[in-house]
Amino acid sequence: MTDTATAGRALPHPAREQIRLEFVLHALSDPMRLQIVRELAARDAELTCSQFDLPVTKSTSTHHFRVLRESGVIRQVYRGTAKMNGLRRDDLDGLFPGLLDSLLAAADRQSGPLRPGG
Amino acid sequence: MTDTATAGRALPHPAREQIRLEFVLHALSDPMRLQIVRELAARDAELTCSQFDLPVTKSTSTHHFRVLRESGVIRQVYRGTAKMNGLRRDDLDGLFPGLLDSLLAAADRQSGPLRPGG
DNA sequence: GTCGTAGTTTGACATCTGTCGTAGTACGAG
DNA sequence: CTCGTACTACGACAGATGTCAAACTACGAC
Repeated sequence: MTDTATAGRALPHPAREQIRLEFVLHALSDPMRLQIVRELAARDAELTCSQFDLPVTKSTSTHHFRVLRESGVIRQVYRGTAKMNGLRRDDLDGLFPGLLDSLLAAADRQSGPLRPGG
Repeated sequence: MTDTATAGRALPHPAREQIRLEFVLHALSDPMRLQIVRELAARDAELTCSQFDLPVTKSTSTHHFRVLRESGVIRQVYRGTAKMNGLRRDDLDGLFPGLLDSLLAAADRQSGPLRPGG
């Protein structure tokens, strides 16, 4: 019975000014994490962890989502029993204009656009 | 006495089509390597390994230059006793339009532009 | 041939990373 | 309160990574 009524448990995120380019690049250099980010960008919505079907166990997923959050690429918020994941597009675009878009375009060129069906 | 008269020893490079986004991002996610690439881009010229003054030993430098070459970010050619390093700008721009520029701009924002003196 | 300069290779080492399995915590429904 | 769902935490482990030191190779100058 805390006062975290709206947010549930809180998760540590770097502030916009704390986001480091190297960490972002490192986060995005893993195929699993790049795929997560691509889906998030393609759907342009907050998704729960379980809406991604990654070929790894749940604990590994948790690990990857944490790396993305701690590097400042995604924002995670608890909503009930689910955990919503959203791309920090405003922060990334503000810090590194054009970077995210060319990154996503590069990934599309390399691996083909994401299936539209989701 | 080989027929490698013009090139000296040959070094393996990935062809343009073999360059993988993930490897490029991984290569650029190390501060030492990002600095190398930034200098190469700022000078817009081929530089020998020893023209960079990195705070690591020669063997570590060799390692970083190799990672950059094998990921397709730089091209290395022997010239006499020196080894010239050049950014593969054409290949990167062809594969991932805009990516290199936003990456370099992002690095400039984060760490300040490179000293013009070189 | 001898020397010096430039860069490589090898081996070692501590740390980091991606992965798993199992056990655990938090919340909503009943 | 009990149960199921969603995600976390911990411990383990193999493999990658960044670093160094020491010995080595390649080339140009003399």
